[in-house]
Amino acid sequence: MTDEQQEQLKAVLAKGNHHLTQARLKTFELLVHPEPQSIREILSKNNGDIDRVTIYRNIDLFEKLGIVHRLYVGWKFKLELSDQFIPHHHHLSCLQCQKIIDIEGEQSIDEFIKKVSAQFNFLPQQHHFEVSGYCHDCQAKEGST
Amino acid sequence: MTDEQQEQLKAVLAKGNHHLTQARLKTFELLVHPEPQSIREILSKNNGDIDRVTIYRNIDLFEKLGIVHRLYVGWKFKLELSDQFIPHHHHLSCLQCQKIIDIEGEQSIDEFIKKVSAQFNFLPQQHHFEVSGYCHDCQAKEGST
DNA sequence: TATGTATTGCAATTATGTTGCAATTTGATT
DNA sequence: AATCAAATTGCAACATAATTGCAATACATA
Repeated sequence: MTDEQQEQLKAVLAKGNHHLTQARLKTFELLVHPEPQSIREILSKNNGDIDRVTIYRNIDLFEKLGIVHRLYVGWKFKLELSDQFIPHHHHLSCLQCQKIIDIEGEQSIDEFIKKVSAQFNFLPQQHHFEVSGYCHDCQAKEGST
Repeated sequence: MTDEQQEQLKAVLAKGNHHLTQARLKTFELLVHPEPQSIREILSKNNGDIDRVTIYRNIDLFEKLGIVHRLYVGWKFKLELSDQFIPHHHHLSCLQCQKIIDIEGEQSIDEFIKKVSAQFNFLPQQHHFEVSGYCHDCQAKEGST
Protein backbone atom coordinates (compact mmCIF):
# COMPACT_ATOMS: atom_id res chain seq x y z
CA MET A 1 0.00 0.00 0.00
CA THR A 2 1.24 3.45 -0.84
CA ASP A 3 1.82 6.25 1.65
CA GLU A 4 -0.87 8.21 -0.10
CA GLN A 5 -3.41 5.42 0.35
CA GLN A 6 -2.44 5.19 3.98
CA GLU A 7 -3.04 8.89 4.48
CA GLN A 8 -6.41 8.70 2.77
CA LEU A 9 -7.39 5.73 4.86
CA LYS A 10 -6.36 7.50 8.03
CA ALA A 11 -8.33 10.57 7.02
CA VAL A 12 -11.54 8.67 6.31
CA LEU A 13 -11.24 6.73 9.55
CA ALA A 14 -10.53 9.87 11.54
CA LYS A 15 -13.78 11.44 10.40
CA GLY A 16 -15.68 8.81 12.33
CA ASN A 17 -13.28 8.83 15.28
CA HIS A 18 -11.71 5.58 14.19
CA HIS A 19 -8.05 4.71 14.49
CA LEU A 20 -5.73 3.47 11.81
CA THR A 21 -4.42 0.32 13.44
CA GLN A 22 -2.19 -2.50 12.32
CA ALA A 23 -5.24 -4.70 11.92
CA ARG A 24 -6.83 -2.16 9.63
CA LEU A 25 -3.73 -1.79 7.52
CA LYS A 26 -3.70 -5.55 7.14
CA THR A 27 -7.39 -5.62 6.28
CA PHE A 28 -6.91 -2.95 3.67
CA GLU A 29 -4.04 -4.79 2.05
CA LEU A 30 -6.14 -7.93 1.81
CA LEU A 31 -8.61 -5.98 -0.24
CA VAL A 32 -6.10 -4.56 -2.67
CA HIS A 33 -5.47 -7.95 -4.25
CA PRO A 34 -8.04 -10.29 -2.81
CA GLU A 35 -6.65 -13.65 -3.84
CA PRO A 36 -8.72 -16.69 -2.86
CA GLN A 37 -5.94 -18.72 -1.25
CA SER A 38 -4.25 -16.09 0.87
CA ILE A 39 -7.48 -14.65 2.19
CA ARG A 40 -8.97 -18.03 2.99
CA GLU A 41 -5.77 -18.90 4.81
CA ILE A 42 -5.91 -15.78 6.92
CA LEU A 43 -9.59 -16.15 7.68
CA SER A 44 -9.51 -19.88 8.36
CA LYS A 45 -7.18 -20.16 11.30
CA ASN A 46 -6.19 -17.95 14.17
CA ASN A 47 -2.76 -17.18 12.88
CA GLY A 48 -0.47 -15.50 15.39
CA ASP A 49 -1.17 -12.38 13.41
CA ILE A 50 -4.57 -10.76 13.55
CA ASP A 51 -7.73 -12.51 14.62
CA ARG A 52 -10.24 -13.47 11.92
CA VAL A 53 -12.98 -11.71 13.82
CA THR A 54 -11.08 -8.46 13.64
CA ILE A 55 -10.69 -8.78 9.89
CA TYR A 56 -14.41 -9.39 9.47
CA ARG A 57 -15.26 -6.48 11.70
CA ASN A 58 -12.92 -4.13 9.92
CA ILE A 59 -14.36 -5.12 6.57
CA ASP A 60 -17.78 -4.21 7.95
CA LEU A 61 -16.46 -0.89 9.17
CA PHE A 62 -14.81 -0.17 5.83
CA GLU A 63 -18.09 -0.84 4.16
CA LYS A 64 -19.95 1.58 6.43
CA LEU A 65 -17.35 4.24 5.72
CA GLY A 66 -17.53 3.67 1.98
CA ILE A 67 -13.95 2.43 1.74
CA VAL A 68 -15.14 -0.79 0.15
CA HIS A 69 -18.40 -1.79 -1.41
CA ARG A 70 -20.01 -5.14 -1.80
CA LEU A 71 -20.87 -6.27 -5.28
CA TYR A 72 -23.08 -9.28 -5.75
CA VAL A 73 -22.09 -11.69 -8.46
CA GLY A 74 -24.40 -14.65 -8.49
CA TRP A 75 -25.21 -15.30 -4.88
CA LYS A 76 -21.77 -14.56 -3.57
CA PHE A 77 -20.34 -11.09 -3.30
CA LYS A 78 -17.02 -9.51 -3.89
CA LEU A 79 -15.54 -6.60 -2.02
CA GLU A 80 -14.11 -3.80 -4.06
CA LEU A 81 -12.11 -0.84 -2.80
CA SER A 82 -13.72 2.41 -3.81
CA ASP A 83 -12.15 4.36 -6.64
CA GLN A 84 -10.74 6.90 -4.25
CA PHE A 85 -8.31 4.28 -2.97
CA ILE A 86 -7.71 2.14 -6.01
CA PRO A 87 -8.33 3.81 -9.35
CA HIS A 88 -10.89 1.77 -11.15
CA HIS A 89 -9.38 -1.02 -13.16
CA HIS A 90 -9.99 -4.58 -14.29
CA HIS A 91 -8.39 -7.98 -13.92
CA LEU A 92 -6.94 -10.77 -15.93
CA SER A 93 -7.06 -13.72 -13.56
CA CYS A 94 -5.11 -16.91 -14.22
CA LEU A 95 -7.11 -20.10 -13.72
CA GLN A 96 -3.92 -22.06 -13.11
CA CYS A 97 -1.64 -20.05 -10.83
CA GLN A 98 -4.31 -17.57 -9.67
CA LYS A 99 -2.06 -14.67 -10.55
CA ILE A 100 -3.91 -11.42 -11.11
CA ILE A 101 -2.86 -8.92 -13.74
CA ASP A 102 -4.25 -5.42 -13.38
CA ILE A 103 -5.45 -3.74 -16.51
CA GLU A 104 -6.38 -0.11 -16.95
CA GLY A 105 -9.91 1.07 -17.44
CA GLU A 106 -10.99 1.34 -21.04
CA GLN A 107 -13.03 3.90 -22.81
CA SER A 108 -14.90 1.26 -24.79
CA ILE A 109 -16.22 -0.23 -21.57
CA ASP A 110 -17.41 3.10 -20.29
CA GLU A 111 -19.13 3.77 -23.56
CA PHE A 112 -20.82 0.40 -23.44
CA ILE A 113 -22.12 1.11 -19.95
CA LYS A 114 -23.38 4.49 -21.02
CA LYS A 115 -25.18 2.98 -23.98
CA VAL A 116 -27.01 0.15 -22.21
CA SER A 117 -27.82 2.34 -19.22
CA ALA A 118 -29.56 4.79 -21.48
CA GLN A 119 -31.39 1.92 -23.14
CA PHE A 120 -32.81 0.59 -19.86
CA ASN A 121 -33.02 3.91 -18.03
CA PHE A 122 -30.54 2.53 -15.53
CA LEU A 123 -28.39 4.63 -13.20
CA PRO A 124 -24.99 2.93 -13.08
CA GLN A 125 -22.95 3.16 -9.89
CA GLN A 126 -20.26 0.51 -10.07
CA HIS A 127 -19.09 -2.15 -12.42
CA HIS A 128 -16.98 -5.22 -12.33
CA PHE A 129 -15.17 -6.76 -15.23
CA GLU A 130 -12.92 -9.76 -15.01
CA VAL A 131 -11.37 -12.05 -17.57
CA SER A 132 -10.29 -15.54 -16.53
CA GLY A 133 -7.87 -17.57 -18.57
CA TYR A 134 -4.26 -18.66 -18.65
CA CYS A 135 -1.35 -16.33 -18.17
CA HIS A 136 1.78 -16.36 -20.27
CA ASP A 137 3.71 -18.58 -17.84
CA CYS A 138 0.96 -21.14 -17.40
CA GLN A 139 0.29 -21.56 -21.11
CA ALA A 140 3.74 -23.11 -21.35
CA LYS A 141 3.00 -25.73 -18.70
CA GLU A 142 0.60 -28.59 -19.17
CA GLY A 143 -2.96 -28.34 -17.88
CA SER A 144 -3.68 -25.07 -19.59
CA THR A 145 -5.83 -26.54 -22.31
CA MET B 1 -36.40 -22.60 -18.40
CA THR B 2 -37.14 -23.26 -22.04
CA ASP B 3 -38.00 -26.65 -23.51
CA GLU B 4 -34.85 -26.45 -25.56
CA GLN B 5 -32.71 -25.92 -22.47
CA GLN B 6 -34.43 -28.84 -20.82
CA GLU B 7 -33.64 -31.08 -23.76
CA GLN B 8 -30.02 -30.00 -23.76
CA LEU B 9 -29.74 -30.58 -20.06
CA LYS B 10 -31.26 -34.02 -20.40
CA ALA B 11 -28.87 -34.87 -23.20
CA VAL B 12 -25.76 -33.81 -21.29
CA LEU B 13 -26.89 -35.71 -18.22
CA ALA B 14 -27.73 -38.81 -20.22
CA LYS B 15 -24.19 -39.02 -21.55
CA GLY B 16 -22.98 -39.76 -18.05
CA ASN B 17 -25.95 -42.00 -17.19
CA HIS B 18 -27.53 -39.31 -15.09
CA HIS B 19 -31.21 -38.62 -14.84
CA LEU B 20 -33.02 -35.36 -15.29
CA THR B 21 -34.91 -35.14 -12.02
CA GLN B 22 -37.09 -32.52 -10.39
CA ALA B 23 -34.22 -31.59 -8.11
CA ARG B 24 -31.96 -31.01 -11.10
CA LEU B 25 -34.50 -28.87 -12.87
CA LYS B 26 -34.77 -26.79 -9.72
CA THR B 27 -31.00 -26.55 -9.42
CA PHE B 28 -30.70 -25.44 -13.01
CA GLU B 29 -33.30 -22.75 -12.57
CA LEU B 30 -31.49 -21.39 -9.56
CA LEU B 31 -28.47 -20.88 -11.77
CA VAL B 32 -30.31 -19.08 -14.53
CA HIS B 33 -30.93 -16.05 -12.34
CA PRO B 34 -28.93 -16.57 -9.21
CA GLU B 35 -30.37 -13.95 -6.92
CA PRO B 36 -28.78 -13.61 -3.50
CA GLN B 37 -31.93 -13.68 -1.39
CA SER B 38 -33.80 -16.54 -2.98
CA ILE B 39 -30.80 -18.83 -3.18
CA ARG B 40 -29.71 -18.14 0.38
CA GLU B 41 -33.23 -18.91 1.48
CA ILE B 42 -33.29 -22.21 -0.32
CA LEU B 43 -29.85 -23.26 0.88
CA SER B 44 -30.30 -22.15 4.47
CA LYS B 45 -33.15 -24.30 5.64
CA ASN B 46 -34.56 -27.66 4.78
CA ASN B 47 -37.60 -26.36 3.02
CA GLY B 48 -40.29 -28.92 2.24
CA ASP B 49 -39.05 -28.71 -1.29
CA ILE B 50 -35.64 -30.10 -2.14
CA ASP B 51 -32.91 -30.69 0.41
CA ARG B 52 -29.96 -28.29 0.58
CA VAL B 53 -27.58 -31.18 0.23
CA THR B 54 -29.17 -32.21 -3.04
CA ILE B 55 -28.79 -28.72 -4.46
CA TYR B 56 -25.13 -28.61 -3.49
CA ARG B 57 -24.52 -32.04 -4.96
CA ASN B 58 -26.25 -31.21 -8.19
CA ILE B 59 -24.23 -28.05 -8.54
CA ASP B 60 -21.10 -30.19 -8.16
CA LEU B 61 -22.37 -32.59 -10.78
CA PHE B 62 -23.22 -29.76 -13.15
CA GLU B 63 -19.72 -28.47 -12.72
CA LYS B 64 -18.18 -31.86 -13.52
CA LEU B 65 -20.32 -32.09 -16.64
CA GLY B 66 -19.42 -28.57 -17.74
CA ILE B 67 -22.95 -27.28 -17.38
CA VAL B 68 -21.72 -24.56 -15.06
CA HIS B 69 -18.31 -23.20 -14.31
CA ARG B 70 -16.89 -21.50 -11.28
CA LEU B 71 -15.47 -18.04 -11.69
CA TYR B 72 -13.51 -16.42 -8.87
CA VAL B 73 -14.22 -12.81 -8.17
CA GLY B 74 -12.31 -11.60 -5.16
CA TRP B 75 -12.23 -14.49 -2.75
CA LYS B 76 -15.72 -15.69 -3.49
CA PHE B 77 -16.77 -17.41 -6.66
CA LYS B 78 -19.77 -17.22 -8.89
CA LEU B 79 -21.35 -20.03 -10.84
CA GLU B 80 -22.13 -19.36 -14.44
CA LEU B 81 -24.09 -21.54 -16.81
CA SER B 82 -22.05 -22.42 -19.85
CA ASP B 83 -22.78 -20.63 -23.11
CA GLN B 84 -24.44 -23.70 -24.54
CA PHE B 85 -27.30 -23.22 -22.08
CA ILE B 86 -27.39 -19.49 -21.63
CA PRO B 87 -25.86 -17.47 -24.46
CA HIS B 88 -23.19 -15.31 -22.95
CA HIS B 89 -24.56 -12.05 -21.69
CA HIS B 90 -24.10 -9.44 -18.99
CA HIS B 91 -26.10 -7.95 -16.15
CA LEU B 92 -27.45 -4.70 -14.91
CA SER B 93 -28.06 -5.36 -11.25
CA CYS B 94 -30.17 -3.05 -9.10
CA LEU B 95 -28.64 -2.20 -5.74
CA GLN B 96 -32.06 -1.44 -4.32
CA CYS B 97 -34.50 -4.12 -5.43
CA GLN B 98 -31.87 -6.65 -6.59
CA LYS B 99 -33.60 -6.98 -9.90
CA ILE B 100 -31.36 -8.27 -12.68
CA ILE B 101 -31.64 -7.04 -16.25
CA ASP B 102 -29.98 -9.18 -18.88
CA ILE B 103 -28.04 -7.40 -21.55
CA GLU B 104 -26.70 -8.89 -24.74
CA GLY B 105 -23.04 -9.49 -25.36
CA GLU B 106 -21.29 -6.61 -27.01
CA GLN B 107 -18.66 -6.51 -29.66
CA SER B 108 -16.80 -3.72 -27.93
CA ILE B 109 -16.26 -5.95 -24.91
CA ASP B 110 -14.95 -8.79 -27.01
CA GLU B 111 -12.59 -6.44 -28.77
CA PHE B 112 -11.33 -5.11 -25.49
CA ILE B 113 -10.61 -8.63 -24.27
CA LYS B 114 -8.82 -9.45 -27.48
CA LYS B 115 -6.69 -6.35 -27.20
CA VAL B 116 -5.53 -6.72 -23.60
CA SER B 117 -5.03 -10.45 -23.99
CA ALA B 118 -2.64 -9.84 -26.85
CA GLN B 119 -0.90 -7.21 -24.79
CA PHE B 120 -0.23 -9.57 -21.87
CA ASN B 121 0.01 -12.77 -23.86
CA PHE B 122 -3.01 -14.03 -21.97
CA LEU B 123 -5.30 -16.85 -23.09
CA PRO B 124 -8.83 -15.79 -22.18
CA GLN B 125 -11.39 -18.45 -21.29
CA GLN B 126 -14.27 -16.73 -19.56
CA HIS B 127 -15.26 -13.27 -18.52
CA HIS B 128 -17.65 -11.63 -16.17
CA PHE B 129 -19.06 -8.18 -16.54
CA GLU B 130 -21.62 -6.67 -14.28
CA VAL B 131 -22.94 -3.17 -13.75
CA SER B 132 -24.55 -2.27 -10.44
CA GLY B 133 -26.77 0.73 -10.04
CA TYR B 134 -30.39 1.73 -9.77
CA CYS B 135 -33.09 0.51 -12.09
CA HIS B 136 -35.77 2.68 -13.57
CA ASP B 137 -38.31 1.85 -10.87
CA CYS B 138 -35.98 2.40 -7.95
CA GLN B 139 -34.69 5.74 -9.17
CA ALA B 140 -38.20 7.08 -8.55
CA LYS B 141 -38.23 5.95 -4.92
CA GLU B 142 -36.11 7.50 -2.20
CA GLY B 143 -32.83 5.86 -1.20
CA SER B 144 -31.49 5.70 -4.70
CA THR B 145 -29.01 8.53 -4.25
C1' DT C 1 0.17 9.07 33.44
C1' DA C 2 -4.88 8.91 34.09
C1' DT C 3 -9.33 8.64 31.72
C1' DG C 4 -12.89 7.58 28.60
C1' DT C 5 -13.48 5.58 24.11
C1' DA C 6 -12.18 2.64 20.38
C1' DT C 7 -10.39 -1.72 19.27
C1' DT C 8 -9.24 -6.35 19.77
C1' DG C 9 -9.23 -11.35 21.11
C1' DC C 10 -11.41 -15.17 23.11
C1' DA C 11 -15.30 -18.23 23.66
C1' DA C 12 -19.67 -19.37 22.25
C1' DT C 13 -23.13 -19.30 18.71
C1' DT C 14 -25.10 -19.42 14.17
C1' DA C 15 -24.87 -20.12 9.27
C1' DT C 16 -22.93 -22.38 5.34
C1' DG C 17 -21.09 -26.32 3.10
C1' DT C 18 -19.68 -31.54 3.09
C1' DT C 19 -19.80 -36.64 3.93
C1' DG C 20 -21.62 -41.42 5.07
C1' DC C 21 -25.23 -44.22 4.81
C1' DA C 22 -29.77 -46.02 4.39
C1' DA C 23 -34.17 -45.31 1.97
C1' DT C 24 -36.30 -44.04 -2.29
C1' DT C 25 -36.73 -43.24 -7.09
C1' DT C 26 -35.53 -44.19 -11.81
C1' DG C 27 -35.61 -46.52 -16.15
C1' DA C 28 -34.20 -50.83 -18.22
C1' DT C 29 -35.45 -55.64 -18.61
C1' DT C 30 -38.03 -59.40 -18.22
C1' DA D 1 -46.65 -54.61 -14.48
C1' DA D 2 -43.18 -56.71 -11.52
C1' DT D 3 -38.26 -57.02 -10.72
C1' DC D 4 -33.74 -55.39 -10.41
C1' DA D 5 -29.45 -52.68 -10.41
C1' DA D 6 -27.95 -48.23 -10.52
C1' DA D 7 -28.71 -43.47 -9.64
C1' DT D 8 -30.56 -40.15 -6.63
C1' DT D 9 -32.13 -38.24 -2.54
C1' DG D 10 -32.82 -37.06 2.48
C1' DC D 11 -31.40 -37.41 7.05
C1' DA D 12 -28.04 -36.99 10.63
C1' DA D 13 -23.55 -35.95 11.76
C1' DC D 14 -19.66 -33.34 10.78
C1' DA D 15 -16.51 -29.51 9.14
C1' DT D 16 -15.74 -24.95 7.98
C1' DA D 17 -16.97 -20.01 7.67
C1' DA D 18 -19.05 -15.99 9.69
C1' DT D 19 -21.20 -13.42 13.67
C1' DT D 20 -22.02 -11.87 18.47
C1' DG D 21 -21.24 -10.79 23.56
C1' DC D 22 -18.14 -9.54 26.66
C1' DA D 23 -13.94 -8.68 29.06
C1' DA D 24 -9.14 -7.21 28.23
C1' DT D 25 -6.14 -4.11 25.79
C1' DA D 26 -4.57 -0.14 23.15
C1' DC D 27 -5.32 4.62 21.88
C1' DA D 28 -5.75 9.81 21.87
C1' DT D 29 -5.73 13.56 24.59
C1' DA D 30 -6.03 16.05 28.45
